[in-house]
Amino acid sequence: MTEDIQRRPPTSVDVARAAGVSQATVSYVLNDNPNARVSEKTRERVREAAERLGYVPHASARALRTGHSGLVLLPLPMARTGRLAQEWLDALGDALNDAGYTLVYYGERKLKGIAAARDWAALRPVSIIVDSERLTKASVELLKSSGTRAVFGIGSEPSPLVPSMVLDHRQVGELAARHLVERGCRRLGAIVPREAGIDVMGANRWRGVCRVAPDAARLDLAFSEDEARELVAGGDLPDGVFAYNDEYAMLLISALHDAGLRVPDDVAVVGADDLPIASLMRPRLTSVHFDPTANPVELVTLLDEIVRGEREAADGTVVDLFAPRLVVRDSA
Amino acid sequence: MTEDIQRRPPTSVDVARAAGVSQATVSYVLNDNPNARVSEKTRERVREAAERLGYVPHASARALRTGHSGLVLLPLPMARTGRLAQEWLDALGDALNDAGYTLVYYGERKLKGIAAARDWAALRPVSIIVDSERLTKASVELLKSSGTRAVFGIGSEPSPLVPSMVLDHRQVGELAARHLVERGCRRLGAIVPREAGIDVMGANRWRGVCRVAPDAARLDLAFSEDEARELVAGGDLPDGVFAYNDEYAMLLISALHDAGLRVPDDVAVVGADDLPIASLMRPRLTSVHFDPTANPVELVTLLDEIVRGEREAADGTVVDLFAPRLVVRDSA
DNA sequence: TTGTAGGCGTTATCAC
DNA sequence: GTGATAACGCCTACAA
Repeated sequence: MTEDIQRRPPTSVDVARAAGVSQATVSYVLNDNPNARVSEKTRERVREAAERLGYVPHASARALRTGHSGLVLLPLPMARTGRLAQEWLDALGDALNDAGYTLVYYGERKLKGIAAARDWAALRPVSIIVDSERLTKASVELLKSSGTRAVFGIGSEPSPLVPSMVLDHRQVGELAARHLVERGCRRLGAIVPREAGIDVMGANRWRGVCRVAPDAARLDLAFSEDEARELVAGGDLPDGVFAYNDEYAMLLISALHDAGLRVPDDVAVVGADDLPIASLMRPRLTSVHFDPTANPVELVTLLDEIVRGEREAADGTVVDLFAPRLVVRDSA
Repeated sequence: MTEDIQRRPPTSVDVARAAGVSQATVSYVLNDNPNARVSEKTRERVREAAERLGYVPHASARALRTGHSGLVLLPLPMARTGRLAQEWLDALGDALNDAGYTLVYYGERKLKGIAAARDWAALRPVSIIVDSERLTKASVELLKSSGTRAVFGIGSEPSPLVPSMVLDHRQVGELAARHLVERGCRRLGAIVPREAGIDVMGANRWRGVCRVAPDAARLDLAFSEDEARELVAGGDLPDGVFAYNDEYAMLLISALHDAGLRVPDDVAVVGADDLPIASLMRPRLTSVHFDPTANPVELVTLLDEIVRGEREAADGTVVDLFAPRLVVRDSA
């Protein structure tokens, strides 16, 4: 009869019963609440019972009661982020962990606009880091009014709505261009990929090149060997090309080789992103590199201060993710 | 005095007050509960009030009340998963969404063993998909007893503890080897990377090669040009090499070129993973390719059945993620 | 057709 | 030192 074993997860009440104490005492002990004085003997009994029953506190119940979940939501599809970005996100997760938060990567892709914001807000995250483009005035308002303390945008442009983490791709182009100029190039060009999704970054990197060489050629290119061949065959190439990233750099170099041109003697090429694979090119590929490990702490501090209300982040606040960590890895 | 505006997120009670109905009615309307007949006029009033107040239901409260969160937890660090795996995970997330679940990528990396399991269990996920190696008997028990209905392992070996999704890397090696044999190679070899983390996969791919060519050479190699050069200089290379993946394939081909050997005439090379970049190699790289888009539905169905209790998944159940979707993309 | 009330698992404020 | 008890926001019989 009473053989009907407990199939539902054990609760703190179960632990209390098993330890012969009240449920409040269980909470005190397990949370090391300093306000309550509990004898060491009782503590031991409670801990033992919890262990034995396999008790795990219910995060939802706790969030409901305390009013905060410690969740930092990151609604990005996984595949869209490159390798360096992922390493950076992992580092961010660790840093947030250390500060008592939990980074949760929420990959939903279907919902748009305000519906997406509702979906995120349902989780009552304490903070959210999201593509600046997915944020509207209405969705930010919804998030804030539903308890999200720190809404961050992330993207290549600062958001007018919220503080944002900016990957200013012009800096990448600028650095590459300066390198090419130092190497003696006279006419610069930059490849701008035609692929949707990265075309904007490409245009920004090109603009960065223009800051150094105002008359730099804009070389629009799809990731195809045919187009690359055409580009090269068209002649009149600059003698220094920033190829957007390492993959396009290899595409271009490959087409240059096929056309009998020499790299870097005829055309110098600089890539970006520093794929491990890039070190295999002959001649070696020069690449703009981003060190992903160092930044998160700074961002976590900012986030933490905003969440605690110690700081009222102005909407225009910008955390530059690139500036401190961009270097050219030379082929030399 | 009453100017003190509501700073806490609006609740369904607030909506009820604003709409002049009871809180139950709000719940009925917003959830389209068919058991309750509510007049269209009331529905409209409720919806309008919810909209106006920016009401968003509280996921934790709902989970607490209903007893399930619909969360499927995926505790993997982002950077460890390759591009194809990510696309697959995104597709999985979409498929789960369609089935009413929510895939949540939970990147914590510090906790080990049972402590990690406690961390996961606190979220009361309905299912969890996790590296088979991170699961112990105790942690599986803890998860199950805390309400996780479907615990899945994922890895290159089936887990004895739980149903698992297996990426049987021997199949990759086997396919590559068969291709090399068909191309006329007589002596086969397989590169096994020395890097921790992928060495196991490498060994499995090599074993797959051995299933086709029992005397296949095992070529241990770190990802460095020096080692690759040594390997080639050592001579006595097989005339068909499965290079583990495309990056190693490029490393090897590069070293072969430097040594004056011809690919594929002297040594045929097959890579794997089909990086977009691999299509740029001269000569083109042959690669074992995995189509990531097709599998999730099947897995979601299985998960759903287990969750609903319609199916009692035996611990040994294995979902082979590779078999149906592995092809050789030829250089021809 | 709508409202009342109880409880999900916690934490925190009180009495004892 | 410890134990009742009242919320937190939501869902859902059941009552009106």
